[in-house]
Amino acid sequence: MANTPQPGTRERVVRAASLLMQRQGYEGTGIKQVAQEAKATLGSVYHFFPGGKQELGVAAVQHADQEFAELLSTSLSAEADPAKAVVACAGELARLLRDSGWVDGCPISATALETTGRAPDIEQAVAEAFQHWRDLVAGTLREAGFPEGDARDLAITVISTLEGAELTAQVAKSETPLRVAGEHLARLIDSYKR
Amino acid sequence: MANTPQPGTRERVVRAASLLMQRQGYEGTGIKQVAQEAKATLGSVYHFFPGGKQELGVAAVQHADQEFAELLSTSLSAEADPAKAVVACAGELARLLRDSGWVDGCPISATALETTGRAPDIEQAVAEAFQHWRDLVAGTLREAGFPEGDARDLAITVISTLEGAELTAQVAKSETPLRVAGEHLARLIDSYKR
DNA sequence: CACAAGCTAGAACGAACGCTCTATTCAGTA
DNA sequence: TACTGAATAGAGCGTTCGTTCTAGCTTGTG
Repeated sequence: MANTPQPGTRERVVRAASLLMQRQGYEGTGIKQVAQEAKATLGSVYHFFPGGKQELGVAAVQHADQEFAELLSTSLSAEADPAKAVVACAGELARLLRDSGWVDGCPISATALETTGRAPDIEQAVAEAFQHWRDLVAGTLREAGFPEGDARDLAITVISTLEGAELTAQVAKSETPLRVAGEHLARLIDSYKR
Repeated sequence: MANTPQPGTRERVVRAASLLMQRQGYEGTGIKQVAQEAKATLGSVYHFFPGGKQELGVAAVQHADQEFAELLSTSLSAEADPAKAVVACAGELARLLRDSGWVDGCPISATALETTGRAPDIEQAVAEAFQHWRDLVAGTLREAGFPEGDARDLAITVISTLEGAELTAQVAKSETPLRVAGEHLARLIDSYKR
C-alpha cells in the first residue's frame, strides 16, 4: 500500500482536526485551517473524508476517544487502590491542562456541546466515547472488588466530575478544582469500600 | 408611557443571544440569527452592542449567569438540609434538560470552551459566573454549619460535578447521570457532617 | 514501459459571516 | 413648531466558510 512520509496524510489530518476542535470547538474550526495545520491540501481532506466536515468531526472525536482512553488506562493502573488511582488521574489531567497554558481541556466536550441535536453522527461518536471511558473506570472498580451496581454508578460520577472539574479548572486557570475533585472522588469511593 | 413596550429591544436581543449560544455555542451563533430571533434589526444590535459580537457574548453570558443563579438559589433553599438540597437541584436540572429535548444544558459552557484563550472579555464573564455559583453553594453550606474550608471545597466539587453531569446527561440523553451525581454529592456532603 | 488507482494540488463557487454605513422614524424638550 | 439624540432599518462591504471540480502527480503491478 502507498506509504506516505511519516504518519501518513489521513492520520495527520485527523490529528490536526482533533487538536483544533479540542481548542476551538467544531464550528470554530475550518477545514482549510485543518488542512493547513496538517500540511495537507483541501483535495486530500475531501479525498479521505468525502462526507465533509461532519465525517471529519466524527473521526476527530473517535481519535480523541482513543487517546483519552489510553491516558485514563495508564493513570488508573498506576495505583492498585482505585481511590488513589482517581486522585492520580485528576492530578495528571491538571498537569496536562496547566502545561498547555489552560487550552487543552477535554478533547471532545466543546464539539459535543455545539453539535447536540444538529449532527447525529457526531453525537453518537461522542456518546460512545463517554461510554467507553465510563467502562474503563467501572472495570477498574470491579477488579478492585466493588459490586457491579456500585462500580457502574461510581464510574458515572467519576467521569462526570472529572469532566466538570476540567472545565472549571480551565475557566479558572487553576489546578485547584481538579485537585479538590480528585480528593472528593477518592473519599466517595472509599465510602463504598466497607 | 415611559415604559418600553414588551421586554424592550436590548433585553430581547440579549435573551435571544443567550439562548442561541447555549444551544449552538458562540461560533455557531450568528448576529443576524440573533437579530431575527429577537425580532430586532442588525442596526439595533450594533446600536446596543457597538463592541460587536464579543460584547454581545459578554452580555449573553452575564444574563445566563443571573438566570442560573436564580435557579440555583431557588433549588438550594427548597430544602433545609444542604445534602437534600443538592439532590433537589440535580433533579431540577435533569427535569429541565429532559423537557427541552436534551438541548438546554449549561447555558455558558459551550461558549466558555470555544472562547478560552481567544476572547478575554468573555473568558472573564464566564469565570465570574462560575465563581458566583460556587459562592451560592458555599453560602448554603456555611449557613448549615459547615466550616469555611469544607464549605468552599465542597462548593467547588458540587458545581464541577453538576456541570459535568449535565454534559454527560445531555450527551447520553438520559437523566441518570444527573440523578446519580446528585445522590453521590449528597453522600459526600454528609460525610463531612459528623 | 504502460496504465489504472490512489493521492495531491489549488482555483473557483455560492452562501454566510461580522461589520459599516447612510437614511429614516420616533420621543422628549424648549 | 423646530430641534435633537436615540433607535430602527437594511443594503452592501470584504472576508471566510464548506464544498466542488478538474487537473496532475506518484506508485505498484502487468
